Amino acid sequence: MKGKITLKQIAKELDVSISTVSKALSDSKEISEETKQKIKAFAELYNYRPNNIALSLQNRKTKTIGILIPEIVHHFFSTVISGIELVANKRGYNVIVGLSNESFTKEIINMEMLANGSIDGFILSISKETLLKQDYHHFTATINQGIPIVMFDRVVAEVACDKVIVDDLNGSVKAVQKLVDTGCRNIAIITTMDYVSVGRLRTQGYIKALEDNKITPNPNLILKLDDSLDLENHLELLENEIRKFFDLNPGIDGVFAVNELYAITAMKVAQKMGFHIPEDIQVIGFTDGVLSKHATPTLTTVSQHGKRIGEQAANLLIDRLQNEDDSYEQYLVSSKPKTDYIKLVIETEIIERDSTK
Amino acid sequence: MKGKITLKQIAKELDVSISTVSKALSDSKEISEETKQKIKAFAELYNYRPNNIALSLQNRKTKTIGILIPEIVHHFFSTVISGIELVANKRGYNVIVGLSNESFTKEIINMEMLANGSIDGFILSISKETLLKQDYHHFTATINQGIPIVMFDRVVAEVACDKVIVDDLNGSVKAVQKLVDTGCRNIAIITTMDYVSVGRLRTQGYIKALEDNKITPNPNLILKLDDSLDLENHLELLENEIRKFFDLNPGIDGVFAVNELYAITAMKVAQKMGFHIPEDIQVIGFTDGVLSKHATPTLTTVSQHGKRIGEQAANLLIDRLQNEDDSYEQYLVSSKPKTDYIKLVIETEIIERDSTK
DNA sequence: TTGTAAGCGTTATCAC
DNA sequence: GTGATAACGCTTACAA
Repeated sequence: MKGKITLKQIAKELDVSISTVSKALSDSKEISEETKQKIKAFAELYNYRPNNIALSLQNRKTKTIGILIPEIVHHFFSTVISGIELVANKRGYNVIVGLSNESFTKEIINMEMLANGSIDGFILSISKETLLKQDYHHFTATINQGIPIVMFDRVVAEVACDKVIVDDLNGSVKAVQKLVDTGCRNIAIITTMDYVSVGRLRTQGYIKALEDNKITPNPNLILKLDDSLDLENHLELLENEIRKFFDLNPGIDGVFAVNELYAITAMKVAQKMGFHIPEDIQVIGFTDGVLSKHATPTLTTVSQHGKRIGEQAANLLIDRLQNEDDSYEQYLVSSKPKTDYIKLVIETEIIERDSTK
Repeated sequence: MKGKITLKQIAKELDVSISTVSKALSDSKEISEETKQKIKAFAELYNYRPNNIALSLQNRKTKTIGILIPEIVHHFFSTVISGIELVANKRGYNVIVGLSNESFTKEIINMEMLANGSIDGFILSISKETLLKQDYHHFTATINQGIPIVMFDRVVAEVACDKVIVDDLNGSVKAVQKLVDTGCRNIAIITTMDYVSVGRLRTQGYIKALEDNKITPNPNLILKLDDSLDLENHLELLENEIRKFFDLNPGIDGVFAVNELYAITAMKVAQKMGFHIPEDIQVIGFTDGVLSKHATPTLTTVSQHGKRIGEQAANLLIDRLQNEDDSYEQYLVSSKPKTDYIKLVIETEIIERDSTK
């Protein structure tokens, strides 16, 4: 019982033609009940399963989705994958995962590797290096090749494709508004450099919320941190930066951090400095991950609903993939440009915990 | 510029045969320099890339590895994936990910879905439900089908395949020994039910370490927790269980927890009860994830080196896959059984932080 | 030096 | 009701 059995072998064993076997197994009414029974029984016995690769070649579709993300050891991204996998599986697709490690080159290599027939479409989030270089030719190239892309979270206007994004701006507004509502007047933001679009948007949301409340944004209260500080071995550097920031701005009574790490580090630093949370300083983070739930005090956050993002992205992609199928007929009739790309905005939600009043 | 160009199209455009094109592109010396130049230039221009699916069908190998894990939103598993991806990519393989969600049925479905030609081999960690049922026929079936499997972490003796495991027993011994060395005499363990092999092994390690030190294990100090408590919405239940445990055993001066969650929850509960860590109670966890690094105090843990596990598993699998290749020749000569399976034990390492003295 | 043909495992079309 | 045949895109003997 070694190796999978093929139609050919069944045909030979049963002394019928390959096409008879194929038809019998797909329960075609062309075949007599008798032979169908015989063939099915035999196939069952030998546990016949059609070879996916042969089917893919035949149909010129693989029923698999390529996921391309910056990293996988990351709560948000793995959550998105779980969402993608969920609907992909439900709709008969597999997922193949590539990691860019935030590298432009690795992103391209992975993309090309998968674009050569291995997958029907991509769901991806752009690497930081690519964002920095602003070179998106590989995306447009694969789209032009006829492979649809759905981008999520880290997206870019320059590429025409479906997108699923977090409502970063509004989420930030809500977060800062909550701080204002609970009495904060000197609200600081701890954010990233502007080239990461989510960092930029969250900063904008922060400013907007302040202005909505007639509070003049104070540039001193905006701390833009370099990415390199995110690395786990640079935890102390990060703490130092934040401590300096607090020292320079003694009046801070609320902190909005654009990610979990910044938020819990801010809490930790504040606590070490003798502040009580949320009595003296309230803290809200963006991104709801494990750290938030287990921090002391537990951290109020803006949840991005990563799983939902993944689900929506997968649905968007598969919808488009399946539209392509029947579009061939339409194509003969009306070859409309069909460049109506969808941009889904997933609403954020504030998860209230103990770091705010 | 829509759709990928094929050998056939190039052949037609250049008015040569398909095989000439194929040979030219693989730089065969059968073809004249002149035609090679022409064909290569044309292929370059149209960015020709061979179709992976066609190659897979031809070679009867896909150059992709199927990863099958219980969940992906999990630090350990995603770390392992990153390790697998790293060496897989380096060695020319892609990875396709399936999630069992700890379900026996989903594990089987995923397995069968991928086993029909989509992948060359599996790297997997067994779902809890499968472990509970002790039904491993799907594993042996795929192995008999000629698809090699490498199991990691949650492995089982009943299946004959390569395995990569954490040295759970020794890791636990080391952890408990450290507690003993730093003065603990009433060391408790917070563990899982025995059917999860890693839980069982870690408990054994705990007992062994105590006995090595002539300390009689006290059954009261062993807290076996049900899995359902791991769920995030049951955090309070978990805290309550642990609090009851502490209340019942006031003398505890050291805690060894078989995972991060149990460890930090134990710390939290102890702190709420007024204990100081590590002065009054020392805590060590198994599994080095994000929570440990950011807990207060930071948690001393037994690191499992997930990435290394992934790397080793991938190397093991790819080695076997590539041995199969040339084994056909050997097969004609000596058809030796070749049932020498490798079991790699990855040593753990204690990461000392502030929850121990 | 180039081309033909078979084959990888399927399905679909068309004969018989 | 059953079977040849072509096709999916490619490689590789084997012919020419």
